[in-house]
Amino acid sequence: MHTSSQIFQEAGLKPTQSRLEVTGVLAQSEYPMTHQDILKELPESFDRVTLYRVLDWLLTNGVIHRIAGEDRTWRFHINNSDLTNKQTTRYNSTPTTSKSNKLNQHSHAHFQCENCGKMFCLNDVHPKLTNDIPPDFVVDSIEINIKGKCVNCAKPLEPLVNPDHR
Amino acid sequence: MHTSSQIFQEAGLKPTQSRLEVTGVLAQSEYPMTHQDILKELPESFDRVTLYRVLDWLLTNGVIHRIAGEDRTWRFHINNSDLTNKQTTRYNSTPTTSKSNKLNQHSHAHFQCENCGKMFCLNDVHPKLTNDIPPDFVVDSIEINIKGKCVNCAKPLEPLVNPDHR
DNA sequence: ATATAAACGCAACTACGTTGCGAAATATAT
DNA sequence: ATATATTTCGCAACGTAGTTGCGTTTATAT
Repeated sequence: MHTSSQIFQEAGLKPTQSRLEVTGVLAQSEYPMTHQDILKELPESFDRVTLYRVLDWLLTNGVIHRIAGEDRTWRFHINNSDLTNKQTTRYNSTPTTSKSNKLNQHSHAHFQCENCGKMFCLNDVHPKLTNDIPPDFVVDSIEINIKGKCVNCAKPLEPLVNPDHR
Repeated sequence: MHTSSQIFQEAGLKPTQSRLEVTGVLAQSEYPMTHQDILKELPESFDRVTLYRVLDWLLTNGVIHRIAGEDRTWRFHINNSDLTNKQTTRYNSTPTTSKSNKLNQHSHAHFQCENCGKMFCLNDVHPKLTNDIPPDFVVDSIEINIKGKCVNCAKPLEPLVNPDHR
């Protein structure tokens, strides 16, 4: 087991205090978190703009991915892929400006509960590429968003309504 | 061929001036439009809040569907299904508060161009998943968002950059 | 014709995210 | 080690999409 710091170093990514803190928070959550969710887990003093920028940076470097929820806010989740053997960016290289990174090809499906608002990564559910997509359209990524009721809320009794994730 | 007004009447939906105007605009567009896009096609005097409310109403009554784009804004598109033989709501019935309506089961895929921002409905592309969604999760709808380059922008020369749809 | 309900128009407001810019921290060169 | 350049950080102000409250207008029911 490596620390976030070590993983960053080995991957050639500059680990700052902020980046490590945010990565730590995201690494511990099994479901995608909103900006707010994350901020709540960070020290009071953590600047919200810095968080936006760190998330941006983690995105472009393939450490995390984000999903658009039904409520028009992004949710962020750590990538389970190992960075070390794929990342080529160096400390002093200019990072790509594009937010689509090479690692983020792992496009699995996401599920958002219509009751409690929580989002889940369905790591095993992948889109099957159909050849129905019109030619001349170049596909970069396929996103699957499933809506319905999650394990907790599907139960007939005492649905879990969590206002934190609305 | 029916007019929007006739279709609404037959479906038991109250057609107001605003609703007909908005429906008219949406019916003429082959791609999903943002709130801004639509507003631009309406008379100057048309109130933006009214537009939001009309869109809401069209949604709950299954006349249109909406898709979340990469830019956190909704895009609206008319449903190709015929309303007349499916809609049961009456003038004086209380409409369902939920925005998931019965007609909107037609979940086809959507494609958003990363270059010009335009969104396309791929009516023939339907969700296909590699694996089964975990039991205990109740699925209401599956949304597929494909990102890449559209017909126009995939061409090597003179990519079509339309700032209106960014 | 009068009462009731739905739709509309306007202003103010909320939430998420972005931009600009100076200060602090970190890296690079001499 | 010191000076210079680059990156990151923190704060304030801004932008945009969408919402809420409320009074007015329009449509429907008796």
